[in-house]
Amino acid sequence: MEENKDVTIYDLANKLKLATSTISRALKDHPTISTKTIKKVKKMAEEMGYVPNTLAAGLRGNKTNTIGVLIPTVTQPFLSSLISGIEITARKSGYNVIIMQSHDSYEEEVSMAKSLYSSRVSGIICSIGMKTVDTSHFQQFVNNNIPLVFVDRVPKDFNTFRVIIDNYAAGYKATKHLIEQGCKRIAHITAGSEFGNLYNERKRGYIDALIKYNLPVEKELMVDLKTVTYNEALKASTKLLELKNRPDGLFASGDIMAASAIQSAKRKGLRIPEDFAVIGFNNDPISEIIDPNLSTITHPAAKMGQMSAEIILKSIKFPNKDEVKEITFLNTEVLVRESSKKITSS
Amino acid sequence: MEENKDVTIYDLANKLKLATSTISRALKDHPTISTKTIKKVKKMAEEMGYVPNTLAAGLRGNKTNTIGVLIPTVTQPFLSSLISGIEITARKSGYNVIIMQSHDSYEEEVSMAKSLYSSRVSGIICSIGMKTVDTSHFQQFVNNNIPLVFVDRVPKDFNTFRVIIDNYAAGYKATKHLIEQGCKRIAHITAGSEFGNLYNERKRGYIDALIKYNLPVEKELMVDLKTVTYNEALKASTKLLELKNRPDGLFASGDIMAASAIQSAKRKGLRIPEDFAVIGFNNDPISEIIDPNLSTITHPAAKMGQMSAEIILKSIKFPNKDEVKEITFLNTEVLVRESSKKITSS
DNA sequence: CTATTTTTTATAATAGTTTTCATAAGAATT
DNA sequence: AATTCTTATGAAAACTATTATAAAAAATAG
Repeated sequence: MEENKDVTIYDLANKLKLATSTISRALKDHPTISTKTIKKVKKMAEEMGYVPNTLAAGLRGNKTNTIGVLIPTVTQPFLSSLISGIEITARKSGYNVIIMQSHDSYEEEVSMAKSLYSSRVSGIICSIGMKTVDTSHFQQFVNNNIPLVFVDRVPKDFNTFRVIIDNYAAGYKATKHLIEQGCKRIAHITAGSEFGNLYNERKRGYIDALIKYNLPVEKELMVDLKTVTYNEALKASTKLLELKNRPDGLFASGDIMAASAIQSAKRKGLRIPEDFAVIGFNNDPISEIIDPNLSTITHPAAKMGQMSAEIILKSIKFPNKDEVKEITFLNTEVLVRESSKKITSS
Repeated sequence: MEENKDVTIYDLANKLKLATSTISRALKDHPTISTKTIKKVKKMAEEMGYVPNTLAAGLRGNKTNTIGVLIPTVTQPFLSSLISGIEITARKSGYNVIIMQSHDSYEEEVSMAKSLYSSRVSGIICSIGMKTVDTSHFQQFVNNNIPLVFVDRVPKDFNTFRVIIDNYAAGYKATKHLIEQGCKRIAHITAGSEFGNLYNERKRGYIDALIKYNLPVEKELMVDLKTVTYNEALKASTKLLELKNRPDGLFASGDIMAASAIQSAKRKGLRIPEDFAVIGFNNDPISEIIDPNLSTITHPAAKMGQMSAEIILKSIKFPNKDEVKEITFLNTEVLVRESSKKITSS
């Protein structure tokens, strides 16, 4: 039975009667080492079961080849796809990915940012929590030239890379689509708007579209949920459908909320989309599965993860303190499915 | 502008005219350090913006406080919940979580296992890929006493911790439930069964339940998909419903597959559950949202993650080479919803 | 066969923390 | 007053890989 104690380059050096420096260089094909030596060293490494200690290398070189990902949760489809995109991209370049979930708690987020810094991650990708207003806990990364990318949920004023979609435009597009289908009274369900986040942008787009097309902008048509759960959304949408002056369309800021609205409409015997057209947001897996299929706004999660990781990697490769921290806008599209298609375009 | 170069315990030691050892101890409330000194050190650390370098600590102590998680993908609801459970539990004990996705590729899995080992993770939690038969790439962890837990998809014969559900029993329960609802001809949809995985166990349970209750076990009622996608499952279930001798019940080995079956039944104008009762597996989010609600088998993902992490943590704390590597069975339940409830129990 | 250049290897410093062992100062015991 | 026991702190080694610099060996030129 193999016993503890890792094989180190010292062991290799001993065995081969070479210096550790030679071993180290040989293992990474350094040009000043003869091919013969390289071959010899590698063979012995294999034989003795040498495994590089990335900790030691990281300590010495002050780099860990690790990207930290700090997000509210991993269980939302959008976020798990985001992670997937990050992981695939990072992995291709030999980087590891550390995940932390803030669960939208400000305190957790602060503590995790500290923890990631302390782990000396090579870069950090973050989607901030609902309640995060103060972002000074990210300053340490900037001060120490550790690449930082905010993705999707980004702080208002923090000069660093951002990978986002245009939520205002998306909200506008979604609403406009409903209008084009002939909706005259369009409701909106959103969540946590008191925290001034991206949902508010979508709502702005919604309102502006209504104004543009001379449709009523009414308080009673706008619902603001405390949390995005199916049941809460179900109650809210049921209430909307019981208004004296019932809406004939709905733009929901998320697919879960849209799905619940479809459910309550069906229970009330309304036809979708004829009596009540619905469009959601995110293109979550459920949107394809519910009946009728849910129209939605695409939200390129994996792509956003990929882009974020690429920015980190590029930024590590070409460090440049004074570089302009560009904002990357990714495209969203109106994905028309059954739940909103009143008009069959020829 | 703050400039590079981290504050180290040397800097603190210098400033306070103390030894680095004292600093190190003070920072972790070592009992031999006076309260006065501890206070002084902590205050200065705060003041100078000291952040511990976990790399260095890890190198010294030969531990990284990191748990590696190697799974096929993060985007399946079951697996993202699993990760969530792991992350929360690990985090509570100050452990980081590194995620890697094998995408069911054997080569990737091998390479990632190597990479995790090289990162000196303190423990590893793994759900093996579909095609993984040879598991020798995990031997290195065992040989070096690095705690290893297999979860959900586990290898047949590898003596280490396992956190699983009883897939056979679950398959049996699901089928029995349909039988109790009066189904006489029960179909089954599964996937990738040629790889001898947990799906086969469920199928065994299905078959044994049929036999037990003297119902027909027929080839034409069992479908084996290549991949678990909604569309492929839709085609397969449609075909099932077009059989001369149509089934009146279905046990699908996953909720996506069950959802597609519901969809095709609805398209054919069948009543669910009266004409066609359906039960899925996993209790994915969609199961609550589709209409009718999907009966399913609960699969305690977050709990399994938590248990796995706890085993790792315990195993780190009390290392014991010769310990019995127990198998933890978690409970599954038949969650009866609309899609299968033919009989309203009094 | 020197002198010079090129190739290869060795030495030692470095990264930042933890920990073992040692020591000094003061308190308690005889 | 001498000894032992506590308590608090310090010095130095260890963890492993990298790298700058020095040195040695080999190859080439004159």
